[in-house]
Amino acid sequence: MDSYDTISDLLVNLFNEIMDIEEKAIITEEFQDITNNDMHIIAAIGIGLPLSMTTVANSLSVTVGTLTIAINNLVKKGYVARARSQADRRVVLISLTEKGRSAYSHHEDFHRKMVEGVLKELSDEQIQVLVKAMTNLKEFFYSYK
Amino acid sequence: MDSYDTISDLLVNLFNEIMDIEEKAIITEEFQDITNNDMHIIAAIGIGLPLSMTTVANSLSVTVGTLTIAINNLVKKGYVARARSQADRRVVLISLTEKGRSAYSHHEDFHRKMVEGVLKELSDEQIQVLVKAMTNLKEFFYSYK
DNA sequence: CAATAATTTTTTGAGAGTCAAAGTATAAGC
DNA sequence: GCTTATACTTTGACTCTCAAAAAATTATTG
Repeated sequence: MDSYDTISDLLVNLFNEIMDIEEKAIITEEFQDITNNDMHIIAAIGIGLPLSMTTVANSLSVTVGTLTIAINNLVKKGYVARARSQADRRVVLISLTEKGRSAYSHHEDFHRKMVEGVLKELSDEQIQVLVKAMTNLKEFFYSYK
Repeated sequence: MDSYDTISDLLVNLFNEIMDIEEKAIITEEFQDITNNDMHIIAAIGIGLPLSMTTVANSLSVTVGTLTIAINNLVKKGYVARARSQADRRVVLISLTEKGRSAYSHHEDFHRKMVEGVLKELSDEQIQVLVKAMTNLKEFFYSYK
């Protein structure tokens, strides 16, 4: 099998399986009541200042109506807090509760370990090659956008 | 921004967007009536001998019931043909129609161009580095499985 | 060889995720 | 103050998914 086929296999299989594997890795005993989708919403809300529904919906590329339904569940489960903006009472500001922040950290840990897993045993020079290849991939995808 | 952050950004953003971008790239004017999911089923059926429902469902890691529903649509839309096996009349053999084969080629083209996009401007030595990094990533994910 | 068990697929019922469009509440502009 | 715009929620419909029940066929076995 030549390099072309190896890369092709790795790309296609990784992409097809990545979501499932990530879900299994992230949705542990401690966070059994949330889905992979919920975790991505938690990651998008983040641990900074509260964000509006529109802001988070845009960053996730879903409609605000879709986000409303997901946030209903996350509020019910105690991961997210809803609050009306004082400055503009049309705006709903969402933020993570303590439980939400804990899930956020769990997700971040996974990402950090993932990057460490990729970079292990690679020299600085080799890492630059990897950045180049991934940038190529990103550009390829964006050229189709 | 150091290499760690660059890799982290590329990995996380690519994974989050890859499915959407692939969908936009593959579901063109010519193949407007199918979803990304449909295309993965078409890829799994392939252009070889007809395959049973169970075989295809296993290769996609979905239940046979789920596949039945998807195949109903693909047959209705003219991409897939259903036929009872002569040898064992319980078995349903599915294969691609001409239209299905055309969609399959379109999908294959995309994958080929994707790999070319990644490998362009990389030397053989650099490609080996990429293989190493992607193998690390694969192993990282599988260690969580 | 007839009754029972196993296999393959389809159907059904339910839940999550999604969008578009309609509805509600508040803010901004004239 | 009316009208228009904005932010969000609700509703209805669709896809994807699974588990479990049902249907058809094949295999086993007593």
